[in-house]
Amino acid sequence: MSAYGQYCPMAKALEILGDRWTLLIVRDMITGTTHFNELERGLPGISRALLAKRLRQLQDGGVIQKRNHRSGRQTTEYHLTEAGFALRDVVNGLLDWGAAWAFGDPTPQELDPLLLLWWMHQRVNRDQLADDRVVVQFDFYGAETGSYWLVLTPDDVTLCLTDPGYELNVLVTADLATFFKLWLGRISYQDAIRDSRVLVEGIPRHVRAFPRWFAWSPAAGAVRAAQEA
Amino acid sequence: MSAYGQYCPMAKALEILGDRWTLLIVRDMITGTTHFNELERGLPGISRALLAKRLRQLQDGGVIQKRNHRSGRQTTEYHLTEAGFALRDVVNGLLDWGAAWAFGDPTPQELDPLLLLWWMHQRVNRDQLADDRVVVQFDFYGAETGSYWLVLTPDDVTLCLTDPGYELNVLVTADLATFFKLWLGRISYQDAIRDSRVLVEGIPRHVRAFPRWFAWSPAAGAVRAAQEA
DNA sequence: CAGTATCCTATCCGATACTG
DNA sequence: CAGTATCGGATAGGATACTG
Repeated sequence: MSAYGQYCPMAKALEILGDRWTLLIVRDMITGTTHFNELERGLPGISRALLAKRLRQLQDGGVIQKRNHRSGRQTTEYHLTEAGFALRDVVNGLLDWGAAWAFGDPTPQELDPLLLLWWMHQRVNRDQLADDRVVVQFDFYGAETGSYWLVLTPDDVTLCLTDPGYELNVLVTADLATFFKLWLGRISYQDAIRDSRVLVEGIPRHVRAFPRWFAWSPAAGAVRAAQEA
Repeated sequence: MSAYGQYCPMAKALEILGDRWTLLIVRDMITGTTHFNELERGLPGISRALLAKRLRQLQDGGVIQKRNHRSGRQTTEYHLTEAGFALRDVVNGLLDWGAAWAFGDPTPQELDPLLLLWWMHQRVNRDQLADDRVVVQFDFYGAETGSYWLVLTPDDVTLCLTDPGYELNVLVTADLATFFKLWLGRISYQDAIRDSRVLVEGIPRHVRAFPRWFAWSPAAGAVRAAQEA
């Protein structure tokens, strides 16, 4: 019984969208995610069973469509319908409100480096990559400590939890909370570098190009706008 | 554990707003509801315990404020904060999306005449009431059958489940589903009257004035806009 | 009017394993 | 890759009754 029993457009909308995780799934799909395992990676804490259930509910609600390719090895893609794309306003509304009224510095529980790197690897400006291949190592410290690697080529971006072995081009050393705030637009790249809270090392050409390799968080604009107001 | 653990403005917004009933409470407060029992009446199916909990969560989230008047007999009012008023965009976004993509004819479960009358009594244009007192009787038929009364004065609107005894001024006879659709803007008053699906009787002056006594549903505009598109 | 208190059930989550 | 199956523990939610 997830229905409200009210003949009201908002109640009907919430019957489709109001369950836990559902609007975060839509958020990820609006930014281009199409695969089950990608969605799962972007939603740490959701169980695979529950994600499958939510995707079924979104299909039933007419928000997404399931498409199967190749009948042999399963390859399923989920795509937004026209109704799903129309949720952009709702998603942006929540993003803007959250940025203005519910967003502070990250809590320790929110400092998940793997989620941050997962987001980053999805937001690489491939057209900004001049070289054949760039290897970036991230050394985080603070509450969580660890090293992660991104291997960037114009065709492909790979996230590694162990040293991929290639020659390193850029080394980023940063407090994890600070880098999260940078990613979300709460502090500027210039400030982070100037205060030495984020250190980017490598040959000057790569160091200069580094900030342009990423599109940064889709929410960064809303966060900056909220801070200026 | 209602947190998502994501450092993202939308996830943070949904940690405050994403629970069942919460955004419907905000919807009702945006349209002017301030009292606990009024909220409960507008949300059939919610338990008093859960409503109290949600109101506490909305306070903790900075969306509403609780104000106590008179220490003797308890009189509490809930008011939106600035952050709460800022949710108007989110609420309207969901309303518009619901009207466009999730709103059809009412299901039998949604035909609650008491909720309809509760909504109507909240949306009376008191400045349109010329007389001292107008008594309107609603006779519904269809899935649910029953009679209800509204007693309208410029100072006060009362909803009665039994004949209030005063002289009747207007008698409305209608199929409940049809009157719901009229209330929500899915059909026009002219069409409903012309097709005799809604019958309004009384002295001509009252009958002519009747449709102006109500502001109709706050969602009617969105529903009409969605139907034209 | 404005809530608590209590009990019970449905759902969710986390882990683990398995399938085509 | 894309799920389903199962199981146990933890909450969330609903029904009902009671209070200052």
